[in-house]
Amino acid sequence: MSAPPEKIPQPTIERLSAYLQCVRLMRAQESATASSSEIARRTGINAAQLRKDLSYFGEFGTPGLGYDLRALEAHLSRIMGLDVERDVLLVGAGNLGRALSSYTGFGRRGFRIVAAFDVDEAKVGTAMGPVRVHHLRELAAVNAELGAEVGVVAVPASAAQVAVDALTAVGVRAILNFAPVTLAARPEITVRNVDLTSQMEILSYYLRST
Amino acid sequence: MSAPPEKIPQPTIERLSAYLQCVRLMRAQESATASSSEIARRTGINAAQLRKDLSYFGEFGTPGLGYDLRALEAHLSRIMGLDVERDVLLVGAGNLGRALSSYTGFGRRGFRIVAAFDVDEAKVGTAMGPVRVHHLRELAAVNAELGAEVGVVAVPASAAQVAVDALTAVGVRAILNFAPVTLAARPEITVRNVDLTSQMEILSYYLRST
DNA sequence: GTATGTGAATTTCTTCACAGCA
DNA sequence: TGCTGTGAAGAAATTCACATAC
Repeated sequence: MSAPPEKIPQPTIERLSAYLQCVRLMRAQESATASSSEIARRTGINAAQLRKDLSYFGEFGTPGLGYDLRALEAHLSRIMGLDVERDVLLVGAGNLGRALSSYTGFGRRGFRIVAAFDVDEAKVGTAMGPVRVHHLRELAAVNAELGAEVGVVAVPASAAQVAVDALTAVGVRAILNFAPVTLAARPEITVRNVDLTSQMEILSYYLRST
Repeated sequence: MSAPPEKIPQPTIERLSAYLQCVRLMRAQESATASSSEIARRTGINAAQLRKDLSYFGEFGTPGLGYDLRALEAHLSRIMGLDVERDVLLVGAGNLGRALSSYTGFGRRGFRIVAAFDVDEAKVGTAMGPVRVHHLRELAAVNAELGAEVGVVAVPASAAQVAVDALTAVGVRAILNFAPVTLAARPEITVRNVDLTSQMEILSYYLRST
């Protein structure tokens, strides 16, 4: 019931997050219920796709009526593992790291940045959002206490692999990487890349021929 | 020769950027040549996939030898439209906007932030990275001069649709959106979403069952 | 021998279309 | 009637495997 019964397509997982966002918004707008086609319209995802995606995890709708948004939000949250608070280690105290540490969106979804690290002695000891910056060499000691399993890498490309190795060595199992490099990690580690340059290049492709 | 001859799978476009990144790195490490399997190893993408992706655009390799990295970089750059400098309009002068405006990665790939906008009067007139912050209502006037076609949206979710509408109204054709909402835009507008919360939620899914 | 480029096979994902339920 | 859940069909993407070229 908590582990998915069959194999879930990876694109499905990525869409679940979009559905959840939509459901939260509709709830905030005082809707109690919605059909798959209403959610489809708002997310830009096909209605049959939505129903199939949900069907991998259970039957959450009522034929003739649609989905109860409160229940659907709860189901999606549980499916995504968002019913647990997650502690997050942030590596990199540059501009991006600072922006991330004061980004309230994470906290609102149960991700709490509990410590920050950098190798630049000038940054060590300074405050960053709600946390203090440690030297990266203290990572093991700090996380021995915290036991965080999520890491964010916001360092230059040349330092990213070191950061990943350090994080995985202290038990981190999921990493959000902002550095523009392909990282090596053991297969049981989940790494997601948020590469701004790459995104811009993809936009550029679609502007071609002008 | 510049327009793709047949229909290119969207995943191919996204991978081209990864190949390009890898090629640049190998070139910086003094390699002159590489086989598809070497690039595959480094990017984590299957070698046959790489060859097929490239084959949509031409024949860039030499059987028995591999790819000349200098030539491959040039081809990939041209394919992605990176042989042209692109002016970028940034909407949102909060923490993230500030981090983006001082991010050097964009400039190095030919994306130049040429103006920034916000609706907060307290921010208007301040400096942000290399540019000054204008009020969003000046967008049309400013871009009449600049003619930028790329926009970055770094505003709260509630303001993002307004920002997108304003950008598209002044001729922007490609948008990088950091706000956690699904945006409506005409189909000829390319929108790419970089939703940090969503990325975290997806990581969370893979941490489930622990 | 080595490595490319590619048609064919395979796998994966999406969409259709409808039976069944409220 | 209206809408879900889903097997079947269809489309898309990936991988194989090999003829071809250096």
